Amino acid sequence: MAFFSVRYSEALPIQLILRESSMKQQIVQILMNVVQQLKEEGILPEDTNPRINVENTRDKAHGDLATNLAMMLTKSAGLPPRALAEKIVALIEAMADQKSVEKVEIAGPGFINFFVKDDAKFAVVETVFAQAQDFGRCNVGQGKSVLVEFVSANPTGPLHVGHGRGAAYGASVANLLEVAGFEVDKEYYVNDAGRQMDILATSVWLRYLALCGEEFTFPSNGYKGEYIFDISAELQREHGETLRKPAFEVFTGVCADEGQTDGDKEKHIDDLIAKAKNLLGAHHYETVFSLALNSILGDIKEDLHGFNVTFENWFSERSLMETGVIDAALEKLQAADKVYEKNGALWFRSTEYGDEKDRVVVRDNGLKTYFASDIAYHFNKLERGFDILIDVWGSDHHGYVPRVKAAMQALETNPDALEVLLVQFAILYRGGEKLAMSTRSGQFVTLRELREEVGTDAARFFYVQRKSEQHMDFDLDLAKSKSNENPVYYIQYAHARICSVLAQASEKGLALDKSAGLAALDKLELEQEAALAVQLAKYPEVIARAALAYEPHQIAYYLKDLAHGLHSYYNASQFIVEDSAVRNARLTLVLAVQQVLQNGLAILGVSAPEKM
RNA sequence: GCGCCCAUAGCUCAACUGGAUAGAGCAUCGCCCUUCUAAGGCGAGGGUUUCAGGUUCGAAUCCUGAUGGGCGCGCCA
Repeated sequence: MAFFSVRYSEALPIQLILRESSMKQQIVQILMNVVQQLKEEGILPEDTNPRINVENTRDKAHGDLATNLAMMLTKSAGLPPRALAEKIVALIEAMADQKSVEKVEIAGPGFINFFVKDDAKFAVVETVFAQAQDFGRCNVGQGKSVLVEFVSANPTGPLHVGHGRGAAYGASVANLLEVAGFEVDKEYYVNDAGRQMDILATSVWLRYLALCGEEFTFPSNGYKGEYIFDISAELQREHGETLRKPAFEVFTGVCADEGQTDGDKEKHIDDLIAKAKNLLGAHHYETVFSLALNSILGDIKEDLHGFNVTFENWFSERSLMETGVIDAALEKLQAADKVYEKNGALWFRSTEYGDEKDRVVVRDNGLKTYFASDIAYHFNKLERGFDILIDVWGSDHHGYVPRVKAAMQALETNPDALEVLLVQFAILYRGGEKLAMSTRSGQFVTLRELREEVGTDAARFFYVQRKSEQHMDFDLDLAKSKSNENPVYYIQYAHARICSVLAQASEKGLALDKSAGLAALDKLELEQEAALAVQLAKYPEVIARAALAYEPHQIAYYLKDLAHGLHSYYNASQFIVEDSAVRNARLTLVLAVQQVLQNGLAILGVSAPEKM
């Protein structure tokens, strides 16, 4: 389907964006020269232009890096893979400058394996220090501006755990893109217009009336959560009884509620909204409305702040209406003949762009639909000059993607500028039991409860350790367990351990001398040390790959691996030893690990504690 | 009914986007604390990658079909 088009990222081969100093980049360079020579020798046709693929080996027996080049070119060269591989290796060995390669081997079906010299492996330690918190940054983003819109929950109640995953994911993706060289803005779209908000305002007002002493039955379709009472109480504190109206007056002429004769809960609440507006008058209604909105929005902001999630912009849907952006967008569609009237409503011809059916933008009662706002909103985003738009949505909205892209096309903007990232809902478990969640009844676990129960660090980490489109089981008991079962602490513990070791070295008067350590890196001979260095060198590549795929979970896995490397090293050898060269070298290596742990955890919004 | 997403060890999930013997954690079993934090380490067992075909040097990954699960198909937001 055209809508799920090629990702922006796929155009960029990963090797080309890595730092030139990386070992992998050096090998790529060598292989590019080899291909050139093979062409000159007539072994390869002039027009072959292979994507050079150098990967990290999984098995130490296969060296450090490997390429499948010989197998890929076997057809165009007309040679069996291993025969071609031998030619390639011969060319490599004839080359002058590869001091960092220990040896090259052909293995298996035709892989060419590179063994890297130790000093080349440990060179990364110096790079880590030189770049410090910037280690891992790359320029795959090329300074392109991105607007990441996420959470955007309706301000009709507190955030629940379903929003939590979107918040954690969106924030991590934004951090990731920033590190990968994009100019990133984070935005929350506030649905502060529309019927749901009127229901909220009316619910607050009715609870307020009850507080004032009025007696009536609360509408079945009103918002019933506890927080409504709090807002009503605030309303009463600030305005006393000035907004009070007698209940009989409010309810006369209102359609019966569900459960009563001729009852209709939708009609009932709509009539009550009309009554509220009528009896209060525009000014007082606005007072109730904005108090409700600001109260909930304030709560959401505070909640997200505690979750380590911040936004540059809180974009108001109402502002779209007030500034005429929606009308302008609709007029533009009209001028292009992309809308038509039918049954008293205005329809957008989204089928022209592959959508299943045309969509209503203005209802027969004259009200614009949510979709109309969304068309205008996305148009506005592009008008603000962003190169790339990222929307993080709950996967239940996936059917909505084609129509938004259709609208972008109709407005003559590039639909591929929009990347919709879908997030599956998390299913919560406690004590092995699935927690039933129902927004309607107000029976849901809020994000705030989750934060209080498991803590921000664990919650942030748990949410992003899975691919976003994967269904996820969120085990509350596991997340809050401060034990070896919890992967968050495993990583944080590695960081704290390093801090502790460095502190103890200082206490013993053996504080790390970094330059001495860097000079003595050749003293590092343990396999755990080489493994750690290789792991450190992988970090920039992990960032680039994760950013281009919008997959922060790759960072989570990387950090688990790095932490494992550290713990393994810790158990295998003593860092604070007599020999000062060895000691400084080891502490230096470990300090570099500390830096990378910090950098990675920062992307995930998880703290790096010095003590645990 | 149509569309989208998903299916990998007993459980929860990875797999560098088509590469070598599919890897981690938990759970199970066996070791390692008078040594810088055992919230740790080392090792063992555990797999026809849901099933059936296809594409090629090579498939968990791509294509087709089947099965099972989630979601969507409003002049709601």
